[in-house]
Amino acid sequence: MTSPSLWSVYQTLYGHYGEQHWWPGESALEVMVGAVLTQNTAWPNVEKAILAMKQEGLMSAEAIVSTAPQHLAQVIRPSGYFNIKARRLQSLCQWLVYEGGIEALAYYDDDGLRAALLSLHGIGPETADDILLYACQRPVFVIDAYTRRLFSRLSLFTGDEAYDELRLAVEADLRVALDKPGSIVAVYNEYHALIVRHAKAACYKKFPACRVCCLNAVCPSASLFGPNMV
DNA sequence: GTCCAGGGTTCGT
DNA sequence: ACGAACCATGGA
Repeated sequence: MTSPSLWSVYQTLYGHYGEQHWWPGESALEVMVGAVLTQNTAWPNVEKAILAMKQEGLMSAEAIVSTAPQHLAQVIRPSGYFNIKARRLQSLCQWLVYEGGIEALAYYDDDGLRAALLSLHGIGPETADDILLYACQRPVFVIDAYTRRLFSRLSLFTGDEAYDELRLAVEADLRVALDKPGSIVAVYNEYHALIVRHAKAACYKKFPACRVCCLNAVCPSASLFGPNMV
């Protein structure tokens, strides 16, 4: 069985699901806040917390830093893990204020900004890359459990590569397929969103053996990646 | 009632 | 370097 290319997988997903319009949010700060709040949390719960923050006047770095941790924790309660996430939000916002606001992040190059984000409390690789790609429009491919599962099922990777090893390999592969530099961020944006979208559509809950790419013939998206995948 | 979601940190081995 | 416990809500 031959594996599809990363680019053809993207085209298949895009053709099937269309534009995903990620990341929902009215501002770069809201995207960053959402990236922290969505850690191991269903998105609808995050939306409730974000709405509550707006209603409490807490959707600015200065306000988030200034408010009492206990208050912030109560406001973001629906997103779960509210105590640790309150601390993570304040850590992130304290850094943003120190840097001189989100606009000042433009002075970092991609690797420098990534390193800075990773040094913050509660910002790991996935959260950092969500912020880099969706809040800062940096060309970084987001790797998550769905991505590993899908690429592993398609025999593109083993799935147990180290985070950066997999990310850099994916980026290098797509760089060849994408001749127009300006489209890289747009494709990375759409690709990750499509993988999450596909994971929701997949029947892996109903059929445990069928995780993301649906090898089970009963799965509605069984033939999405061609007859060889059924 | 059980499972898990758009993870990360810390503390064991 | 890798695994497990921990954090905690809401929807299926």
